[in-house]
Amino acid sequence: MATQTTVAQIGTYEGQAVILRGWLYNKRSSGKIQFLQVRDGTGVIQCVAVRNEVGEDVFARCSELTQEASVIVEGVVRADARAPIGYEVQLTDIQLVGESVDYPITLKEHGVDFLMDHRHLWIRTPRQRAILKVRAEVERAMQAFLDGDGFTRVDPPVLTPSSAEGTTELFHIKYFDEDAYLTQSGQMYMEAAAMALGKVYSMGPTFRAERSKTRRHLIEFWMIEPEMAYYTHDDNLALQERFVSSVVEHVLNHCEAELATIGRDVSKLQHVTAPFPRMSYDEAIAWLQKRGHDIQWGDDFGAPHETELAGQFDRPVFIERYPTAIKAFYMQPDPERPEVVLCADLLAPEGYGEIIGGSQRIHDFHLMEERFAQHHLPEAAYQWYLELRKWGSVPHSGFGIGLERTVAWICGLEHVREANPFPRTLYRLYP
RNA sequence: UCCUCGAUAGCUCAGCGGUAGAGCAUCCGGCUGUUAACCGGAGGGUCGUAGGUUCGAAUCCUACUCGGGGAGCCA
Repeated sequence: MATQTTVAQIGTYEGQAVILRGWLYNKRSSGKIQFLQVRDGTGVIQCVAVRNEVGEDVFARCSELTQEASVIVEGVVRADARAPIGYEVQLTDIQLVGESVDYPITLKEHGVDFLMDHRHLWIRTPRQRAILKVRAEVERAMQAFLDGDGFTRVDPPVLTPSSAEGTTELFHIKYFDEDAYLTQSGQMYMEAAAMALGKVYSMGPTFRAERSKTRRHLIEFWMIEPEMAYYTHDDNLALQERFVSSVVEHVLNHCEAELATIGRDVSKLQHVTAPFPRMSYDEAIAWLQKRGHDIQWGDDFGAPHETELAGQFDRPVFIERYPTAIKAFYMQPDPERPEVVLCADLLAPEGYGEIIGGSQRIHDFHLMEERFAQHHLPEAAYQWYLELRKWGSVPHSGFGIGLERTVAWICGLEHVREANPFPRTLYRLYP
């Protein structure tokens, strides 16, 4: 009796009769033999139907199949050196489950606009499937690292009363008779959670109503935000480099086939081991000036600056201690130099830009109160955040890592939209 | 918001003042080892929308619509 299995497991059934349930990816045929490429979500395998072996009826059913028709295939597993995965199925029977007439996405080239309009079908293609698998492994690796390091996952709210930073544009919605906004960061809630549980992290979607349309921006994207009580700035950076390098190592060890499908040059990832190089903001400015850039101490970096800074190294680089004036209100000033804050951005190599932003947070009540006043923050809405500094406040640090940017970098993607199953970009909410 | 590029067959594109084209997809036929298979044939179009220039506009001009890439901002 034939055993039901998957393409990924096929090697353990050599010589045996199996049943595969999937979809027709492609078909090549001649008068008396047909090659059916069947995918089942775990992989693609070629099923061979020979006319004078399967009989006229089964052969005719194969002939009628079209691209992406769903099928249940029965056949015998054979090792074959010509097959990309080393095995083929000698087809004995096939059933059509659901027909597929005029499937829009062909095996030829398509434009971005067309593919994005058909994202619900585009994700069936091997490359997109591979990217989604890598994304899932990145998420798994992040959770495994943090869970194994004594962190507790805490889920912050998506609906919030106001902005944490005031600068970025928020999605405004009605909350019955009140105004509410979609979260742009769970950080403040994670600071509260860190005082309750020590080391915590969140993993979820975040929203920015910025009219950004570049290969590095999505309107809705996922962030992982760890927050650690009693962690200093240096503790924070040491954690980040262990974290990022363990994620890369996990993907290299578990996604070899997927990275090959995507065409990623994995040698570029093999250097990504701790420690990561560090540059102070001061050094970075001086370095850029020496290279002919018209940039002054106090300016923020633009995308080309970041690319050039990161281009010096074969692994991510920390740029730390930015001017207080250009950074978020909650960042802890350097005690030796209050004009800079204890923060760092982690820039990925190969032009992928900032994947992490993090800092030590202000823990002193009076300093935080001062910052609220300086930044004209709505104290009423964030009374609770201020109160964290009133009862048992401790030095603490945290960071946020962008999931899609991380996946785009690890996979070597042209655009972060491919790293999200149903990306939300400027001017695109469908499908 | 600004800069820049684009819109022609189901898809990817060519045509850039003078009868609307190719490859792929689809349909029909051929082929027992194909790898984005190949070979032969067929069907398939208000050239994004609205104006304008011209004897004549897919082609030149203007506006609009919808997208792509980038800047700023950020992860």
